[in-house]
Amino acid sequence: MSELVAARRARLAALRERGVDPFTATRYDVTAHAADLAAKYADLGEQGRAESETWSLAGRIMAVRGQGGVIFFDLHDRTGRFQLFVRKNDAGEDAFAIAKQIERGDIVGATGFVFRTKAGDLSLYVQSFEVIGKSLQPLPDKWHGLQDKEKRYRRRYVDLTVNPHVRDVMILRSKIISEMRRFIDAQGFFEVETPVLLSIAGGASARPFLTHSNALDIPLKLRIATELYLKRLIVGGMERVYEIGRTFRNEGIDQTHNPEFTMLELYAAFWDVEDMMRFNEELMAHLARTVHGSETFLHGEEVISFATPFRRIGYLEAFKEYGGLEREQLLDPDSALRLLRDYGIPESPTHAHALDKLFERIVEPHLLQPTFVYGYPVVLSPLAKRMKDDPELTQRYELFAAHMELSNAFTELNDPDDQRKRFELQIAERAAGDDEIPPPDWDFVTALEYGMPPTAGIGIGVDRLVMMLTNNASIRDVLLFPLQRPLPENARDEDEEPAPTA
RNA sequence: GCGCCUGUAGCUCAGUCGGUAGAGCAGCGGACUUUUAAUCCGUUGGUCGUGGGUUCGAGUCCCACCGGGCGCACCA
Repeated sequence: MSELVAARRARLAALRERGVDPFTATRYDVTAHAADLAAKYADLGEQGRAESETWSLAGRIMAVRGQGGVIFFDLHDRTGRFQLFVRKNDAGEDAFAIAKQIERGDIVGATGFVFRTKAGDLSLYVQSFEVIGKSLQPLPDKWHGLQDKEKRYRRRYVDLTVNPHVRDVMILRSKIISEMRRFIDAQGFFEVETPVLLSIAGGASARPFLTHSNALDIPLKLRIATELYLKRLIVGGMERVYEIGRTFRNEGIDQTHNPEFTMLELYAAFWDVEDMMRFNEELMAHLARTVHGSETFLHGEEVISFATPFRRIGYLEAFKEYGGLEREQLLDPDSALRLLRDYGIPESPTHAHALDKLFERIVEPHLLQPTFVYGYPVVLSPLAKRMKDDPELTQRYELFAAHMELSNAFTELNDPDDQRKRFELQIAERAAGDDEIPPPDWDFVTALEYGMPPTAGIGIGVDRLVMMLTNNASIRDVLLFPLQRPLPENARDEDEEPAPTA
């Protein structure tokens, strides 16, 4: 045990000797928070004392400044910081001796009245206090906080304690998601939950995580999208459904990818992709206003404007504008594969893959302000309805901003025969080496055979949207617990080595 | 998976040419009855990520491995 932990345990023992056990405390009757008191007494005059009203605060002690017969504490609660003032002459010998044992990190509840100190700081003149939790681990530096990224992610509880900015981002995330729900619910959507454990993980192209059911003795996969199940609900007549849920893709980890991430998928019967565009831009503008009070905000060095309407550009038109490429060069598979060589991009196993790579290289760098790119080729869009006047393209768009894909939406394919054909085409692509393409979900085709109304659907990467709105460059900084490789002492699989029981 | 960077006290960081490990904060002891990065005096604390190698001698040089970050590849 480290010396610092030993010192803290000694303080715990000292408290217990004085009849105070921080770990037996259960509840504390909190009547005020730091920010509330700061606002309420903002006008309190120089050295003023509001003795007629008493308040109870609780939180973690983040700084201790002892000065002989008085002690100042910085108490942090979820709203911010408030200073506590304890004076020996008022508290009495016994209570003051207990107060002297309180150290940085301890959890304290305090009751008293608000006054302004000589230095002008609002403080709580403590009339009584309780030590209701004890920190046995030393906290990081009070000035520099915790900088080490690895420790910040592995011990997020410490990061949250000492780096207030992290908590602010996570609170904003929470706010963004609840606003999202409010906005959607107001339009009559039902929030639903579809399975995470599946035999066929479809609805997107990605390698799934594999697991196993003991009860059924079958292999299972974690979902890579919620799409096919939400559309089954549209078939079932629910008309407007959405799910905000965790999705799992067994692929690379980098600044915009975590193996588990949160996606909003939403489906509306009787809408088409145009309706969805309007819904999408209104939602984005609403969230920007909620977070920033404005539709314009800073992302990195760039000013982004979520003011509606967003720019719209055709998929083929974008290639023409930014790369001078013609329709035939892209839609002909052999020609698209040749283009890869022209741009020095590694070979692709499929036409679809090649188009994605080309788009990423030629068009994406130009998409700073929010832009709907619509009319994706059907080879890229196995679940989208074709355009009426141009069956090689689909009624599908993706929304980009700050060079990131923020959403993907289309008028849903509801022709079961066409869907079957596209699945069959995917079988061929899978065989050709694109192992991210899932095997077909034939029951989904059966569902379409029962009849699905014309429907539009959308998927929004919630983490990326939060990154955008909170000006974070890394997905890890908007996730509370981003995936980290376990440390060696935790890496052992419990199933392999059952711990001996006493 | 590949490349670059990185790992030194609880935290934030120094550590020169290879010569036997340092600061600030935290901690500990003391002073101080309005401080707020409190101050002042004194002081403890280190398998230098792990394992090898080179060397009279390695935090420092070399190799391998383990974390982490960034870039590339893959993907949303």
